[in-house]
Amino acid sequence: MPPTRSNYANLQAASQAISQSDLATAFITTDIADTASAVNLAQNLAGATVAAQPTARKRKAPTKTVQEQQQQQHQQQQQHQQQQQQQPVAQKRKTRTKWTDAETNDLLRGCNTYGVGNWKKILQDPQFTFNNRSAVDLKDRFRTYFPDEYRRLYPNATTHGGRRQRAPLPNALPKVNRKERRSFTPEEDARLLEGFLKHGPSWSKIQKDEELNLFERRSTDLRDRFRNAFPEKYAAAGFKTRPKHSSANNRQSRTAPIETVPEQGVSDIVDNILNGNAGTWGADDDHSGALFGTTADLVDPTAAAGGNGEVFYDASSGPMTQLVSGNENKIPIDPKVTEASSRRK
DNA sequence: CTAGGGTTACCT
DNA sequence: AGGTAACCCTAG
Repeated sequence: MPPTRSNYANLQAASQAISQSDLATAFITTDIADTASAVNLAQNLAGATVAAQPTARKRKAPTKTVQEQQQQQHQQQQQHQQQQQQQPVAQKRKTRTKWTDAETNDLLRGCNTYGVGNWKKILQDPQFTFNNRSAVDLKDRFRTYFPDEYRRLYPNATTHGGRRQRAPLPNALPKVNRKERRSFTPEEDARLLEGFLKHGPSWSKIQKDEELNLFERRSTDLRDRFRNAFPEKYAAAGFKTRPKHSSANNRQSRTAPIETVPEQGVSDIVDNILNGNAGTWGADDDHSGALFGTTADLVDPTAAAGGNGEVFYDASSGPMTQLVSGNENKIPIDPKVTEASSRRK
C-alpha cells in the first residue's frame, strides 16, 4: 500500500504553505546558517504536521480502560492546545548522517561482545565510537545492513529485510584491520591481576574499572593476556589454558604470540563455574552460592568475542554467518537469556 | 529498553 | 521516479 503517495502530496501542499515565520523559526532553532538547510528544515516542519494526520497506524490499538482513554483524550487536547499556541515548536528530524565503515565495524564488534540486540550496551561501551547515534540507530543500521541476519534473528519482523537480498557490500568491512601490537607493560599486568582478583573473570568489568586504568585494552585482550601471563591462575580459575603451541604450524615459533582465541565459548566458562571449577576470587559472601553477583557476570560477554578484535565477518560465506549462526555460544542474541538459566545450585 | 512498523532524505 | 539507507514512533 502506498500511503507514501498521499503523504507526499500532503507534503507538497504543505510545503507551498511555508511561511516566512517558518523559515525564521528554522533559522532560530538550528545552528545551521545557510538558507538551504533552513528551507529544508521548514519543509520538514510543514511536512511533519501534515503527514502525521492522515497516516493511520496499523498497529493494534491497545486495550485501554475508560479512564485511560479519558486520560489520553486529555493529553491530546493539551497537545493540541500547545500546538496552536506556540506554533511550530516542532521536532526537527535529525540530519541524515551516513554510517561509516568504522562505525559499522564497531557495531559488529559490539554485537560480538554483547550480543545482537544489546544496542544500549554497545553504544555505551567506550571502546566503540559512534557518530552521535542512538541505540535505535544501531538497531536500524544492523537491520538495514544485515537484513538476512536480522530476519533470521527476528523472524517476527515482516519489514525491513524480508524484502530484498542486500547487495553484498562485502569489502566494506575488511576482515583484518588488525591493530598494531602493543605489548603489555608490567604495570598493566599488575593491574590486570588486581582486576582479576577483584572482579574475577569479568573482563569487561576489569576493562571498565576506572581505578585499573586498562581502558586502552579491549576486554578480550585482557582475557588473552591474563591467560598468557598468568596461566596457572587462569587454570586455577577453571578455564582451559592454551596449549604451548599448535603442533603442525611451523610459523608458530617459540616466541609466537597468542594469535587467536580458542574455541572456548560462553558455555564452557559457565560450565566450569557451575561445576565448581572456578577459583577463589570474589568470595561469594552474600550471593546465595553464586560466585558472581549477577547472571551477566557468569555469562561474561567478552568470552563470546573472537580473537584479536577480528570481526566475525566472512564475505565469502555470507554476512555474519559465523557471527550469528556458526556457534550460538559465540554470539548469542542476548547473553542474558541464552545461558546460565540452568540451575546453579 | 528493544522490536518492529512506518517515514523520509538522498542517490541514481 | 524509484530504491534504499537512515531516520521516527511506540507497543510491550
